[in-house]
Amino acid sequence: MTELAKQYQAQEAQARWFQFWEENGFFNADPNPNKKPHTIMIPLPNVTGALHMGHALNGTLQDLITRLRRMQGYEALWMPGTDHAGIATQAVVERRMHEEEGLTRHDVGREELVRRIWKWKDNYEARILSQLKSIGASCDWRRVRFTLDDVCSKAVRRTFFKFFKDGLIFRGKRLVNWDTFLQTAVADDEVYHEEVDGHFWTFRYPVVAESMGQMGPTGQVSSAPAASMSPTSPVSPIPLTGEFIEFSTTRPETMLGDTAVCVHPTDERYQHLIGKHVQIPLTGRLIPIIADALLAKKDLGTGCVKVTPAHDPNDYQCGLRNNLPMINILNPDGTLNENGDKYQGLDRYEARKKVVEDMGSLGHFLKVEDRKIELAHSDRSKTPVEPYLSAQWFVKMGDHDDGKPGLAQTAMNAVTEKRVRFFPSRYASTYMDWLGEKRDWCISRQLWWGHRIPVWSKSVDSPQAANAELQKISTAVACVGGAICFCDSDDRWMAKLNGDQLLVCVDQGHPDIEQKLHEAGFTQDEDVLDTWFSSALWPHATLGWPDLDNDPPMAPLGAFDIVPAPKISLDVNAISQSLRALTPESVILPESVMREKCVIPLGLDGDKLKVAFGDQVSRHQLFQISFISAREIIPYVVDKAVIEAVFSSIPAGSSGVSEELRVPPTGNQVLPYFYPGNVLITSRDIITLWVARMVLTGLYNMGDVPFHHVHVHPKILDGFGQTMSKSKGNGCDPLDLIARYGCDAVRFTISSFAGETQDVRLPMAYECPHCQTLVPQALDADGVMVKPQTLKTTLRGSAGKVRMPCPNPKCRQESQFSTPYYEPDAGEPIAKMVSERFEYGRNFCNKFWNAARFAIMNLEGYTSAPVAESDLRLEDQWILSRLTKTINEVTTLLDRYQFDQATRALRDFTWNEFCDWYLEMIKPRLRSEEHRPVAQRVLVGVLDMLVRALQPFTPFICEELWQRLNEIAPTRGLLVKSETPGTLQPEQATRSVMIAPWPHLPSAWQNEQLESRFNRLQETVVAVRNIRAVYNIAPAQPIKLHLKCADTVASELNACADQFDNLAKAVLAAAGAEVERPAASASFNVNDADGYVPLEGLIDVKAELDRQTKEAEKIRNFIRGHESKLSNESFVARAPEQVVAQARDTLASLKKQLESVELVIQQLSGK
RNA sequence: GGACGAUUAGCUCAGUUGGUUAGAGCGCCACGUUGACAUCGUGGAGGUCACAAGUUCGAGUCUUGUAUCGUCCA
Repeated sequence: MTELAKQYQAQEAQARWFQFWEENGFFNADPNPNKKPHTIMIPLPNVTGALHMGHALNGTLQDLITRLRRMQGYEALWMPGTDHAGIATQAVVERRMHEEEGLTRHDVGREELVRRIWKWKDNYEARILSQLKSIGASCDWRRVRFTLDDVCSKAVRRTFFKFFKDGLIFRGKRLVNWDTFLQTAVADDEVYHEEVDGHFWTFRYPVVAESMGQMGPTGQVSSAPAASMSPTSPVSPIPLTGEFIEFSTTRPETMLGDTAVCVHPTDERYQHLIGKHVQIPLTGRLIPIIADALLAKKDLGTGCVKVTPAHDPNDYQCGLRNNLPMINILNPDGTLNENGDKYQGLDRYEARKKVVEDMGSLGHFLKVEDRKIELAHSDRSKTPVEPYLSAQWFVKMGDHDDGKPGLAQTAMNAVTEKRVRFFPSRYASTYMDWLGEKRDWCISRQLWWGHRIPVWSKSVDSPQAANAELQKISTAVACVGGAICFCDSDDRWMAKLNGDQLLVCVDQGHPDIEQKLHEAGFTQDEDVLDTWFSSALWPHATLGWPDLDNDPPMAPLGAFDIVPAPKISLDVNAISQSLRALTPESVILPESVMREKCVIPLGLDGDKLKVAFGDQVSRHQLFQISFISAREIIPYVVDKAVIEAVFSSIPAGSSGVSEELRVPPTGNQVLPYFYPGNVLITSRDIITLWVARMVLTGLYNMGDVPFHHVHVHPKILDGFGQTMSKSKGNGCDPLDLIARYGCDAVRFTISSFAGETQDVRLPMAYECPHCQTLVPQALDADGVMVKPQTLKTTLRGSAGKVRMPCPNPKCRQESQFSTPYYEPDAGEPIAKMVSERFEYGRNFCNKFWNAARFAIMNLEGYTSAPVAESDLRLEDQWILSRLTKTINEVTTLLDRYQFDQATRALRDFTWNEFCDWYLEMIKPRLRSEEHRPVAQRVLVGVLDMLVRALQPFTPFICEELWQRLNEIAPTRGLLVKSETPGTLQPEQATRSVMIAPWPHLPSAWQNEQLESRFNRLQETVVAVRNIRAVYNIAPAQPIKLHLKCADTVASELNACADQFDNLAKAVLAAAGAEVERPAASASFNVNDADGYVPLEGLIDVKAELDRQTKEAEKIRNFIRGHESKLSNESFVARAPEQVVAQARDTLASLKKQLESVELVIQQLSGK
């Protein structure tokens, strides 16, 4: 056995053990009737870019819970995968294509663009998955899914089809954020607001005479003949009253789309005008004057506003409320369309200039002022977005007409009925508030990357014509209902007549129908579905829904390219028989293995049965060979060629291999076993977008919630409290941190952040690549960007690749640093971002490593044997008591997702109790021939449980230590068995800590009384050390200790007298009630004892007197506090008895302490 | 504008149902390389719990208000 290094070598352990776990299938989860399932679905990272700190936190917590549950005996599945993130990914690829080749998506076409995005996806998916693996993620990597893969696509198609059939899908108009550059709608969260210099114009519209105002607010829009239009000859003749309505706007061109002007209903200035009309001078169009309290504000400007429902969100709402027409004046590229009248074809900004000019020449321009305007910009193109009315697909969220709960309500009920619980609970209100609005879900996106909307349409002029069209596809049945609709006799498609449009929605799996539609002249909708539509289905789609006949396919290890399966079929029953015939003892093969795997016995290998088994369902190149003993299965992954060689070596028939027999399909076992999941662990910003929608679709498709708990963890901010993002330059690649501090250190630190109160600040620094000096981050002049503190110039607008100067006087070199502004030059040393806070975890790992190193070094000659409880010494009982308490606490805390507290409990135990006290206390026993065996057994037993308890937090170091322990002490532990009470039994350790049982310790080990006795010992030792420090007594110089205390206390202290020597180099010279303070001694007081340390020649009487006087004053202060409290009649009368009694006790003990100190002072002054 | 959260030591954070003298890590000061660990040990200093009012025998903790910051939704 090699000796352990003095420091924990994280990188070595990471390289060794992840592969070991994966190859042994410890990450895999399969339906197992003998175990309870535990399912966590990853909040799928999107393939736009690499993972950041937030993902590292999120992943660590999921892995922690998964590893815990696995040890607790659950069949624990952590499902990995990625999200296609429609707009974000398409935008990144488009931007890059434009930058590098000057091409737009219209240049290359839909097919080519999508091909390029897939390439990008493959790249980043691989990167993301490898990042996840680097943090030690124990996902079932065979089950990796992607929202656009075949399995997820089927779920999307089926869900859309179901929605469509149930009348939950409709088409409607909606105001979207339109990116005129990319020519697509962008989501609200893809829009940022920036202040720009703009203008605020004031115009007026003339009020037309009463006789012209016959149209109500809903009246049709009259439009003047365009030919008669000219700025100098206003549209006439319309009788005007001579009155005007004045209003201001920042976007004058939108007046071309105005459909009303609006005043406040109580505004006296305009009362008489409400219901009348004004004329838009540029077009001659008449629009009503309406009253709307929500839009118009009396005290703002003129109190009157123009209403352009198709181009402003507030106006849009007003338009809906007042049933106003909506006029779209823009083309997708931002130029004006035919509704723009003579301005048609102009860009909106040019049109704005012309409109202002023309209004001026008509005499309706009043004034203009400069103004800063908050303008929405597309995050994708960095250009201003236009509110734009467009046709979109929606899912209906509201309740049904018959009053039955709709999609939103069912998801709300799941929370009110506690079928889904939030941790911390306050986040339930975010969810409830948002769902409570029951706003319809806009699911279409004008993109090319995503699930294309499965609706084909064709114009028809009658229901009869529609029916005729549909008969070409298959036998159509007209159905009765509110809308005219038709369905397929085989339920493969559904059609609805929407005006003159015949819309046909096709279920998944019918390309033939799609082909027929195509041939019949139907066209498929161009748009794709919102990414959240597919991610909403994640919890059941990944488990294979809607395919209830087959388990979802799995990918082979380390590869995602699926290739056709080798044609090998086996007769399971025959194999089962041959197995029984071959094995000398009863082989226990899990049912699931027999059912799902093809098992081929290969013969006996020593006492082990050698078999091969391969996966029949999935299409693998890889097979597994396993060695099966009576108790466990040890699988090894082998190549296809090997397995084929094995097959060919087996005589046909003799081992149950037959060429053409098939394993009959057994149905999808995975879905019912792992659904619903247990907990979703995520960040709060997607509670609405994602969590709510998963619940909603889970209930709709599966009839059950997708998970029972939702844990919302904090966000990681930079040192200035800002969200980390690439554009601010404050983000950090977790891999850099892992490379520097080690994976376990990062995980441990990150877990210690994850509390439930607030977000976490992570101050970052740049590390000089030449001398490793850390340069803290500072905010740049704009207060948003971050940069190295030593960099004096501003980042924004700086030319070239700015360099960070190193402040170290011995270095003074400059280096490029991590910044969003440039890609570093090849071969250039880069100042990477680091955070010293991760030293917390690194130091812990090192401490733990060294504690184990000490233990292992002292295990020489270890033999396993039961330990009698009567052989346990004080420190043994104490450490077992503390261990029991700690592990129980950690278990409870993790059940509540209080990761920070759990981490702290384990750290405190390991460092402050196991290392600082227990290891120190057993050192003498380990040096003694007589006492060593028991000390070793207890030590290794405690360490064994500690390694297990830490495994979910720091898996690599734990596996490394577990393996070392397995070499030197494969049989170990302190198991209490009912048949042998009073002894602690060792047992054979598992071959990986990952699959070791989570420690469960007898509550009888917890001993409060013993702990408080131990506590007195600790306090005494600390007090003696204190005296040593105060008097600067060399550690090697022995001192004497006299303790004045009750005789019972004295006998307890005498029993562990050797520990005073061991821990404080103090000889317990006397202990008891009769002990007097020796002359020239320093003194101290612990709860029920006074201690004296004789210091002939060493004591400085004045210093000691000062010290004691100070101590006395401190005690007097406390006494005063308690006395005043107790003399308060109210307190005595009203406070609970217990509290009063406690105060009295404390006071009494304080008085006793003071007495002792005063005596010492008296003696010191008397000398 | 609405909702939620935060403000505790120089920094980053804990602090259960109100109840002894408010804690931890890092940093700081002093001492120390003793056969697990200097990524360490021993000891120490450091806080008017953002501010104001209230409830209470008693408030870091509960209520209200103010200030500042953050996030989400409009």
